[in-house]
Amino acid sequence: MSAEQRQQRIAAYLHKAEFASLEELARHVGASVSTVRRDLTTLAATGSLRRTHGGARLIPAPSEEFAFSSRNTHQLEEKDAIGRACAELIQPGQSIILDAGTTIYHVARHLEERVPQIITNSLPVANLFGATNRLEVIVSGGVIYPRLGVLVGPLAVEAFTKIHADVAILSGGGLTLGGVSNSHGLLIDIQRAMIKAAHRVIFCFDNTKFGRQSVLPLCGLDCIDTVVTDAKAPRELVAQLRKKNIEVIVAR
Amino acid sequence: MSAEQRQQRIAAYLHKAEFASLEELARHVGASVSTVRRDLTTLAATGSLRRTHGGARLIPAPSEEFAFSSRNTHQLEEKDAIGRACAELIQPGQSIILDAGTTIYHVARHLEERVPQIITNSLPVANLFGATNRLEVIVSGGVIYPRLGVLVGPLAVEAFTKIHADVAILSGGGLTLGGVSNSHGLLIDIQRAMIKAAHRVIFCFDNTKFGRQSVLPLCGLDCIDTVVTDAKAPRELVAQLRKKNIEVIVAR
DNA sequence: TATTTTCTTGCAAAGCCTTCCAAAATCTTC
DNA sequence: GAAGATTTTGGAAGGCTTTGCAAGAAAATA
Repeated sequence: MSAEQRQQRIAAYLHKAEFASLEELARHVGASVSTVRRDLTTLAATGSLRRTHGGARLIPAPSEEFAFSSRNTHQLEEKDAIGRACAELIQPGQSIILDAGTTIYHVARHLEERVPQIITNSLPVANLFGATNRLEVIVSGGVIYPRLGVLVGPLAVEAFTKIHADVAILSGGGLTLGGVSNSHGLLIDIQRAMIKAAHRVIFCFDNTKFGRQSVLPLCGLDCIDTVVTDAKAPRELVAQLRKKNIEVIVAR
Repeated sequence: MSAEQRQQRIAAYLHKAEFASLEELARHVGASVSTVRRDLTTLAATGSLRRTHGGARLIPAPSEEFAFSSRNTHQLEEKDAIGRACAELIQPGQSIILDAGTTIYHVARHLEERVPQIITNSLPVANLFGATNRLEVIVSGGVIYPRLGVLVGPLAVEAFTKIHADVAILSGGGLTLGGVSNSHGLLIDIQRAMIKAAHRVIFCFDNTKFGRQSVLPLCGLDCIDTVVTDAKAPRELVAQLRKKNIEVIVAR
């Protein structure tokens, strides 16, 4: 049997079985485990299935959710740790502005029972809290920025210029000693309004954002009160931030 | 069995059981309690369930968060028929204001490929379109009214007073010859703003709303251009509406 | 506070993955 | 058709991940 033929049979088998172990597949196509392993690597590279430990899995049907929501995101452990650490900074009873983005989504998940009121332009965050009535969620208006479920545009900016909150929790595309940068002008307008609206500004960055510079500048370091990051953040940059009087929390 | 497979089975089990203890899960997937514990931690980090002491609890899936979404609703056949009929009234290219509520959600589902732009205060509707970028969705701001996922309050009213659209599609709690009524003042404020903002006003009522009167009056019959209903609507009332120069579409 | 249950942490065993190598199969070239 | 080069295959060694267990810490219960 040719290689292609074998890979096709593997794909077909998985299509019925959802999961399959290496041995299972090896038996099914009559080849060694090593060969199946190689086949799976190629198949995974072309995107027709996903490798797992000990086997392979069918690609999950394209869900209609937003690009992240929860699973399916890089640096998951780190972001979850950042989320927890950031939530612990919040005093009970404070009102919070929450930015959009995957990192902040993880903050939101740890925030539920601490605060009475949050203000956000992120649909995933709104959905997270919308069904419960434990806390009040104010959603800024705006146009949905498709894949991410962020509300952008003048309506969104306006909403934040009218509001005041104790804390704003944001993230960005990159952090250097020159300040914070982000990828899209639409987002930046809103984030600037958020910063102005809040008494205390907390930025969350996973380690991959350190030292990186994104397309457009958002604000200087002087706008930031606190940075929350994970244990893999470069020590030197952390030290330099502290020297500039920024509180840096390293989540672990 | 691979780790992912096991985690999926845990998630599936919880989907039926709401709660489950560690031992229960361990027995069900044939792994040790330690392993299940670790699995639960990962699953909780992705947000698919919530850890509790001694077990885990289900988190409602995003599509089912709000009280209705699509299934789990009375008069499903009728509402779907109304939704399709109402969507057919829309000319390609028109901009649409969509009210919240289960009936209108069904309209939205049939609207996707007809219009370039919709404006809504319903989170379920926003979620429905938010992940695609086929059409522009403008979300009014506001406070989330918990169970239904409607955005209410001054921010929402204001958003609709600034906007203009070709068509507004609304529903209400009751329809009599005296006009339309609804259950909540917060909703009524917004609906009035929607009516003012649109050139043409379409109301969708399933048959149970005919002849009923809800708590608060919303508007008179003179505000309505078109009513869409289902085949079980009382003929007499339909006839009387037509006599008053209202276009009545009966979906079947 | 005392007691039980559950959680965390560390560790050793088992299983899986990567890497490398030699044999087999296939393709080139003459 | 034959010799050599190339690719594919199956297997083995070593490293990494996962798993189950046990002991101490923390939390819930009474």
